Amino acid sequence: MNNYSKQREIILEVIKRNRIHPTAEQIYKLVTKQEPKISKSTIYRNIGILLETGVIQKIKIDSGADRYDYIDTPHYHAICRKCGEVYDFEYDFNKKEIENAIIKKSKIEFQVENITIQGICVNCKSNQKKKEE
Amino acid sequence: MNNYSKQREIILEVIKRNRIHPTAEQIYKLVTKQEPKISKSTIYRNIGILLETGVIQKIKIDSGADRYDYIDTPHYHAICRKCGEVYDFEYDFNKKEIENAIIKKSKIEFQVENITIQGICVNCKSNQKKKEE
DNA sequence: ACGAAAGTTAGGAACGATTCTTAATTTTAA
DNA sequence: TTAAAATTAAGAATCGTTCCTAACTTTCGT
Repeated sequence: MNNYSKQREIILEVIKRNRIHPTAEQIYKLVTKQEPKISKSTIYRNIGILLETGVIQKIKIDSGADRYDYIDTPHYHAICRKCGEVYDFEYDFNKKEIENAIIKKSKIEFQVENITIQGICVNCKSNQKKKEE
Repeated sequence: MNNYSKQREIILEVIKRNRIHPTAEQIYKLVTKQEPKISKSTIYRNIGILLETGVIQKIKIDSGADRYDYIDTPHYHAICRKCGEVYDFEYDFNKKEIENAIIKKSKIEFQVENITIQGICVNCKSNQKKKEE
């Protein structure tokens, strides 16, 4: 399993070099510049392999296509529920404490791997206010 | 805008009374028991209105349909990336500190509204180990 | 270096979840 | 009571993603 493939290498390079939390569609368009005949199923299949091997991660947006991000230095994501923009940040969450809180409430042992913030960015918040006026 | 509708009332009641983080499909089936002729588009449209008015919230799962939850006493969700199960928990996150961390890294003012944990529950973790053996 | 086995590809069909369209019905407010 | 606004059921359409297939590549044992 997991033979070498030029396509997978290019896909990973594109994800590494475009830290814009791209969708599969955006990755497809970027990869196409180097590999014009690549098919979308190849994009999706390789994204799947990169996810499984823990090289990249998936980011779920309230509406619209999933985003992907290369996993390098540890960081978290804050996602605007209005515009879907993904903002990086670093923070020292106490995962052990959170795991204990989950046990306490839900009586299940749960291993915290990632934490995502949902909210609204200042751009969308000021637009919202204008609309209400 | 937002006239009274019996259908919307039933949909909200179903979400309030079935705290299983149901999908739209599950809500549809539950509502059907009381209102057999309701259509799926009515489910989706009213879910949208209940989301906009902040009465319920959407929970995004790694794979599979979105889940919904009534917003009552403040709590957070831990989602298993394998089975998609949603576990409730209570914790005192320091939202102000997180907001400052976002400003520091991404130079944008961001209002934290919700926090979601991704990880793996003990059931799926032990299955995973078995598979590797 | 050769051939078989395993893995990967492009292309497009199929799928599941959600949104959109429409004509009829219900609710609201004057 | 009636006109305007909101909502509905039903199903078509769309979007993002997964699946299928036959051809091509890579790997590995010899």
